[in-house]
Amino acid sequence: MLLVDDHPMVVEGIRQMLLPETDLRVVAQANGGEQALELLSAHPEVRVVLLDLSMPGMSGVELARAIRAGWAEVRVLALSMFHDHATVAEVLEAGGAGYVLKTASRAELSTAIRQVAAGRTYFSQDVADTLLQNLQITASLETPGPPAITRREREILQLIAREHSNLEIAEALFISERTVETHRRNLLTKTKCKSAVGLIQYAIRHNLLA
Amino acid sequence: MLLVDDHPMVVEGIRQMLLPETDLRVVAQANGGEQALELLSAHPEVRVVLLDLSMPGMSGVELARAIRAGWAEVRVLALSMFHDHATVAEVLEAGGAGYVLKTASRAELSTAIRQVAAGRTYFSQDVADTLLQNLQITASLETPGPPAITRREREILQLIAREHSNLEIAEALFISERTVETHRRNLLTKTKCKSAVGLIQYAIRHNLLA
DNA sequence: TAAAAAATACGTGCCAGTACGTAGGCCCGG
DNA sequence: CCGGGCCTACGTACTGGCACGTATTTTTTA
Repeated sequence: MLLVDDHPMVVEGIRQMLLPETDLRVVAQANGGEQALELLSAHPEVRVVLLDLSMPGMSGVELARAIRAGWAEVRVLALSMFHDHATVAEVLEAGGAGYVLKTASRAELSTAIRQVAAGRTYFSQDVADTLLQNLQITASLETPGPPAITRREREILQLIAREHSNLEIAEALFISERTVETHRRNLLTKTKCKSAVGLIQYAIRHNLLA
Repeated sequence: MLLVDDHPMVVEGIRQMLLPETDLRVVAQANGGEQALELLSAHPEVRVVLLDLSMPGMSGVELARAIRAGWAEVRVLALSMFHDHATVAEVLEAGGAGYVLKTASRAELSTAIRQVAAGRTYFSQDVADTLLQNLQITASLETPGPPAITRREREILQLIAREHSNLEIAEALFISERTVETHRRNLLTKTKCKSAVGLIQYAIRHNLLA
């Protein structure tokens, strides 16, 4: 397997934790996305990539996508400190086969790797809970309708976050101020927020700000 | 020294990285603040505590304060993924003797520990940069005045973030709506924001929301 | 204890944001 | 071809936030 993390301490820790597991061999380790791809080319025998999500430069999710695109048979196991909806969903979309929190013990980590290597999936308990919540949300929304933020709405949201007034936003996007107001109202309705204050937090929680 | 981190992988990694450094002995390791304090009582020979800032339950900063209060001779070396102004400043106020990023190499880590153990301080390059920026800000503000957010202002900010109106905030804090407006105005001035929208982002960037 | 900072409070006035209603043009999929 | 989602757009009305000025009391700090 290939180990990708920009923290030497974590890399060393995982290496050490896996030493007793003689069937799991750490073939190589990388400190960034680009290096990981190079190593993947040089080591065709790699079957599992254990990668940290938060890395400078190419993010873990981007790397996951790149791996999926170029090495379809390689299984990606995500490693992260967080388990928020947006991130977990991104990893799944990127084709991740599993998601382990950094609080995982040696036992959990090795189990996860074996599961993933065997073609199955693995998710830490908290991550699984997040997934279930997502499913419930998705399910409960089958009846009324999924409040998905559209492209245009996201644009407006980003400009709101930069403290622009409706008029400024209108001029920036070459549309009428009335239109901006409408988008704004729709955003408030969809997010169930009372004002722009809540909107900003929604945007941040869902990673909608570039 | 005592090692405090809720991530087994990191603990194991640091242990392993320090093994070759025969003069640095890891006496014990804890997964949370409470456990760390117990271990500190049981191991009076501990001179340095290397602690992660992000832990469930008692935060790293709280633990640092507790250590400073009860074991004045023990030196605290903070370990963190981030180096934002607010966090670094908090650690310093809490009496931290150093601040190392998790991206640190084995060499940097051992240097940091030796420095701190010897009564000196150590800060990773990026952290030092942050500190310098802070100093420059502080220095440049000696003329006009340092815009520090007060306790009361922080309370109001948190309620604003929860989408409460001025009137609601006033009722919640048993003060006049006018007073809330004044605090709000002062916050806008201090943060150089145009509206509550910017305020929220300021609050999030500076970790002012519980 | 005196000076400085923080918290409290009021008034006046403007405008941006919000609520609510309505509607036409566009494009996609059934 | 038509329904539905999206983007576009207008009008009316209300109100909460914000600007600007001023001032007293309490707490902290020097």
